[in-house]
Amino acid sequence: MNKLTMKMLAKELRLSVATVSKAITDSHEISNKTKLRVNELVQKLNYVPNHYASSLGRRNSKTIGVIIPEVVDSFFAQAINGIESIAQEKGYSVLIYLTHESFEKERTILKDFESGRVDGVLMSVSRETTKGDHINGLMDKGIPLIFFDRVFDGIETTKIITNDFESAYMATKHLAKHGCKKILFLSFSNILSISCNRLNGYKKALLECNMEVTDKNILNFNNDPKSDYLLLKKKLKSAKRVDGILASVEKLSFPIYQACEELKLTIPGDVQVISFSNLDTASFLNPPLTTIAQPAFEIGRTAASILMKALGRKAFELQKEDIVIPSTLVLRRSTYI
Amino acid sequence: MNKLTMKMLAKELRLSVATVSKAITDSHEISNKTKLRVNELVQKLNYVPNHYASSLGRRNSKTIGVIIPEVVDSFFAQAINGIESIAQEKGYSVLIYLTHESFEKERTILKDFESGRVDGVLMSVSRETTKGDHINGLMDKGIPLIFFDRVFDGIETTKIITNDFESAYMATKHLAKHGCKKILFLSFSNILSISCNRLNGYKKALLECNMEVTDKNILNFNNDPKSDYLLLKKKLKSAKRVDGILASVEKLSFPIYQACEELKLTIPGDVQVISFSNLDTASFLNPPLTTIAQPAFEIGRTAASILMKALGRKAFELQKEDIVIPSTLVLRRSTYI
DNA sequence: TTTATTTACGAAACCGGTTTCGAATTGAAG
DNA sequence: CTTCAATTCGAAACCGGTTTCGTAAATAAA
Repeated sequence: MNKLTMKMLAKELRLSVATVSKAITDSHEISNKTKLRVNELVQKLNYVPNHYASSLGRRNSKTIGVIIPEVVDSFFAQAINGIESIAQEKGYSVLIYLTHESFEKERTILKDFESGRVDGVLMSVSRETTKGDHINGLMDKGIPLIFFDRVFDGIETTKIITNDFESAYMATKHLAKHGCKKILFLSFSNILSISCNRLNGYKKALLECNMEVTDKNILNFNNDPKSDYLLLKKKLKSAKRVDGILASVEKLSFPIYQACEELKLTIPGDVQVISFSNLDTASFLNPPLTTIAQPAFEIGRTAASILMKALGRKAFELQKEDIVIPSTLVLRRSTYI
Repeated sequence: MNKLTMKMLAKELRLSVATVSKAITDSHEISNKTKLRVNELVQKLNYVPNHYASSLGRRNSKTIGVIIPEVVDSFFAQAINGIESIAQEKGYSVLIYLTHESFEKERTILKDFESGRVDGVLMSVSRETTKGDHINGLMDKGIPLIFFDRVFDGIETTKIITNDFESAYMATKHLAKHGCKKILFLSFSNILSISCNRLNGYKKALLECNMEVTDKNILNFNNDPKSDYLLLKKKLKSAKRVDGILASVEKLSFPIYQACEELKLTIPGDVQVISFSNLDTASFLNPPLTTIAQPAFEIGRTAASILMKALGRKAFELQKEDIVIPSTLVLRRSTYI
């Protein structure tokens, strides 16, 4: 219980601490014979070098930080898996932080990262983030940061994204082609670039189909969930109600189903629905939900891979580069086919 | 970009490093005047002390480790939120590791924690874990560890669990009461204590209802998903097919819905279904799924709270104590009411 | 005014490793 | 048998803070 240190090992082995350290890290300076001796004792005594001392000495920690808004969300949960799969492969640990969509928390976290506790950062910004000072602050300290999915436009670095614009465009087109005359766009932020892109894809499709683009058909779910829900219900109750909905975020699909049930509206009969979503249960919903499925796992993997690559080099230089991994429109029975 | 150290601050301020350190940590030994001077420069230069140096010096890291099998699972995702909420409140960081149900990974992770990089650990064991040496190894080094949900029986420490036995018992009783004559229990491990408890609850209910307890009605999903699925389908196709299913884990409900759809079996007409599950979408499934909802968030919070409390004391001593937070049976239309 | 406490700060040891660099030993080349 | 290079190891500085302890100055008590 009284900690075992390298010094104690050294004494026991009649070696210097330096030699033990090098033996453990498998340095070429040490003979196989001594490496064997050292490792034997390490095994026997179950010695594990102090992580903080190592990190301090090496000036890196083999740890990356991941900042996401939520974890109860299929996209982020799957992305974490992707990130983890690469990190584990490369011997990195993953420090996960949740902002819960709060800019303040986001800033606090980034600040904490300035302490050098992570070698690099993967980040999806909160929906409140309009300024990038905190991000620049971190990058100025030489810590590489890569955005995935929710990027912040003002900052030049690698960004792993999906084709939000095209996806929303395709989805909207699909709705229009199958009879929708009045399509509602459900958003949860008018700040986030992904939201804007999705919105613009939606708008472009409407224009091409000669449908009216109006703010009345764009609902922003970023207030109180209850009042947001009532707003949606109102929209669905009105005489000139919408007959199609595109939800720009997974969790927005729940209130839609809820409201339709309460109002006895049938999907897709009365309203056709498409949602950006990675829900495993999409095909078992009533009715099965047509989704735009994002390559979450792949996005995570890619982001992590590129970060690892950067960390591997002495002088990393993250390209200002957008890597786009396309999403897939999965047709199910919440829309006509 | 060339790092700012406390030494540089000290020189600039014509103070010693010791004084600066104490000023920053708001020690009583330092006058307000100098604290002000120091903090002013800290702000101006945007100085953040090196995390590893601090942790090394203080011999603690204000970080806790969380080990879970998966993150793409509503229970664990929600539990993380619970843990995070407490950790953030107490100024702790959360290091999350996934075992993907692999015992080897679990051991590797625990080993890593022996490096002292976390002050304490919250853990849900993998479904392969039958030995506790790795856990004892960690605890022997004086690092407190608390189990939540999936506990390992052989180890004496605090365990935050839910009433698995009673929940399964109630659920099975409910099925029996509403006409089920032959109830299938879907498991994913015969090792995990939670699985055993749930199974035993199921068995007790059967006995009380004078129904046969037979291995033929207990399906263990821990091989290849495809073959498992085929097994389930066979069970549902046979002449004397089951008319009720209790799934002991959230993700096991997917293949049930899938199989019933393929076999044109109606739920609950042909088969009634209950699943342990925290799915947000449970009520929108076709049909809405009757679930045993676990207090995931609360379990996470409680586990984290107790750990924090232990860490706060100089000589923590985790009671061998089981804290039980009950689950709720939420009746929906996958069963008769 | 003298003595006893506080208060405020710095020197130096320390946390537990890593890394640099020099020296001793060994092996190869001439 | 030298000479030179490669191998192997240790002393000591270092990573960047924290903490102990001693001391000088300031304040309070006697």
